[in-house]
Amino acid sequence: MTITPLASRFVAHFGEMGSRWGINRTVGQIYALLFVSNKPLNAEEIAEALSISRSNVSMGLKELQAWRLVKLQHQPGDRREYFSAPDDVWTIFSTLAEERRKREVDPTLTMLRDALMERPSEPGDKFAQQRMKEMYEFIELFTSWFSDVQKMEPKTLMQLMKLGSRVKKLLEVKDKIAVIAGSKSK
Amino acid sequence: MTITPLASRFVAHFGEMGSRWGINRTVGQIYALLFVSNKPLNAEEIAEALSISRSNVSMGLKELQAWRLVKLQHQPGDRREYFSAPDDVWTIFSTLAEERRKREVDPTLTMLRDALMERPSEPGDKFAQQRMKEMYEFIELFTSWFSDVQKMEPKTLMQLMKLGSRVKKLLEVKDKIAVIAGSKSK
DNA sequence: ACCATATTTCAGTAATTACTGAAATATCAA
DNA sequence: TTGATATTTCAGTAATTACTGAAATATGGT
Repeated sequence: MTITPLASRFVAHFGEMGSRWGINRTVGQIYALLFVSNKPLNAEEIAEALSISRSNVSMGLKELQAWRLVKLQHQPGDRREYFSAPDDVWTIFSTLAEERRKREVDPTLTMLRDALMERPSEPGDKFAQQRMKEMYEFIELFTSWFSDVQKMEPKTLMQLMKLGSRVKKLLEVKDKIAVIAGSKSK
Repeated sequence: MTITPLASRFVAHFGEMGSRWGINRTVGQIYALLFVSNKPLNAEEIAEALSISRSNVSMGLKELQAWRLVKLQHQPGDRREYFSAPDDVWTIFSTLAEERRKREVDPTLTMLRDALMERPSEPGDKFAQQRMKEMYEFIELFTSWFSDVQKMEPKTLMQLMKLGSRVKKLLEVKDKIAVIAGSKSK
């Protein structure tokens, strides 16, 4: 298994980027390789393409599986495991976001909730709790919005993203309609 | 400068989180400390509160300044530099996103653009380029949407986030109006 | 059950990143 | 300009994280 210069640049770039995001370099490289590969690859092929040890690939793939970022499949008459990245970029992004939420955002919310439950005994704590509350509410709003977005069909989502800040107009129209209809919505 | 048990837990948590995001632990801690502090702090106070060396604080603050995440100010009659975190959580998030875009997303887009310009010489390259194109378009759409969102007033933004996936209804209404008005918008 | 081969684990080592203390530099006030 | 104090730099070291090769384990076909 060899790698073209074009793919090589892509792979190297994502190796670098990975390390900036707390993902180890080889994991980033493995994923990038799978992403641009036109067919599923087995561990041996990955190791050769990236010039890393077989065991390193094993660990990297384990990590990617834990993140639900790779699909594992089998080829008929071959007992080796073949891996590929999902076809859809939005799926990839969405999975990544969901996993990070589980691993980082949820524990943060728990920590904040616990901290907010406590009676502010020492002087500065009242202020600190106020700040934590702001952060808590922001994260809450943001994550529940994102989970809503995740449920939307990609088509609706595209529409919304393309609308960009012109969505403001639409919200104004909505409010007018609400007023006319005598709705309590504000 | 001492730190209450409540603040201490918050600080420790963001130290941990930082390292998962490619931000070094002490930088995360410094920022967390400034975030919950009711007054600006100088480097010495930070070093004492976190039990780290003065030079480490200096490097951490430099890093945070490079990210535009801290405000530097002076107290009358005191030549030491005092630091604080912005008041508004949305501002913090927004700044962080913007910096990451500059440092990571923009270089990625450049790399992808360059790769897409090249003639696919080797076999797999055509497929690889197709994949890179998908990624390019996704990132483009997403970042330009985000920069639109950044321009919106927080109030409009809140409204939109609270609307969540019910925005779909609104988009449908919009399309109907467009049809009635004979607009070419789709 | 056995063998061939695929995969994982893990202890040791390599590489990277973080941190410190000391020295150098900068800054402000007298 | 000098001195007191604040800040930065940086070489050396500590701590952490990544990687390898060898051994252990798992798997599927005969």
